[in-house]
Amino acid sequence: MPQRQAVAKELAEIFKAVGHADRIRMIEELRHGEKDVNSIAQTLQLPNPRVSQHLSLLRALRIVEERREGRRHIYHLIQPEIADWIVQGLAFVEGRMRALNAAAIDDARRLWTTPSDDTSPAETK
Amino acid sequence: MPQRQAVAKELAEIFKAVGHADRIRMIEELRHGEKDVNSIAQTLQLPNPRVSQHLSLLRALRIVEERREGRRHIYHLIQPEIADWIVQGLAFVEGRMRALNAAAIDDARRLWTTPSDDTSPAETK
DNA sequence: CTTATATTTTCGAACATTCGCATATGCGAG
DNA sequence: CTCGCATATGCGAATGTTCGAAAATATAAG
Repeated sequence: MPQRQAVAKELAEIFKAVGHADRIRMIEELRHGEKDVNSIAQTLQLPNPRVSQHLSLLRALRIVEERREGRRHIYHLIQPEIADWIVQGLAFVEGRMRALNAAAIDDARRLWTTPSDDTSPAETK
Repeated sequence: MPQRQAVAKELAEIFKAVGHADRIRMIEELRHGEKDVNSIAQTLQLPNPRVSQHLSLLRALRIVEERREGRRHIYHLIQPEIADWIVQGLAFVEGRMRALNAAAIDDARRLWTTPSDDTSPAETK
């Protein structure tokens, strides 16, 4: 029954998609609502085209969706639970990071799990 | 506060580690208990050295641990919950696969979540 | 010591991803 | 139509990953 293998392959695609620090941060950014490309690029301090490229990957994998409003392309998570799922992954990071910097994890967990945190007052226009 | 970025990077490492179909299948194999390299290689139909290589990656990331018994290297998941976590990832695969083969997912979920399923009566003792 | 078995390590080639930069597209304003 | 802004796309270079085959290590047995 090689179907399991097919599922494992698809699943691996998802994991790979989330296997990039910037993409994780982008998902984290979108956790509290939709944002346009420029806003994400600015908050994350990344060149604009790269953000766009990452987003198109996430879009291809049906992790985010695009909505256009004028000339802005506004993205949002299709399934916000994916962010919760990522937070759960923190459990496995814990052990490794503890050696280096224990507080970082707790900070991250707090930032990612509290509902009313907002790092984006950066409405650029 | 670049700590979040550091955590995202570590987290990405974990995701990348699990972002490979064979490694997912290996974790799945180890879900029901420890196994030696040869047994995994046989069940998964993979060349022996590759299994070893994947295992060393997973070991480096503290996902599996090794125990030696005679000439066998027996591996087991350090945190079995990681397997549960992977199963949760299936939720995000669902939509994509549905088009191709809906049953595959259900099968996979069943195989991965039932506690006493065993697809490998081929105990190579 | 020699042989057989189990696993790991090494190495180069094939392949995939990420990056930065330049250019293209889409859209609204004038 | 032309300009300027927001985003996307294309492309080559740098970098990272996976692969198969060969060689190295370790352990047990004779």
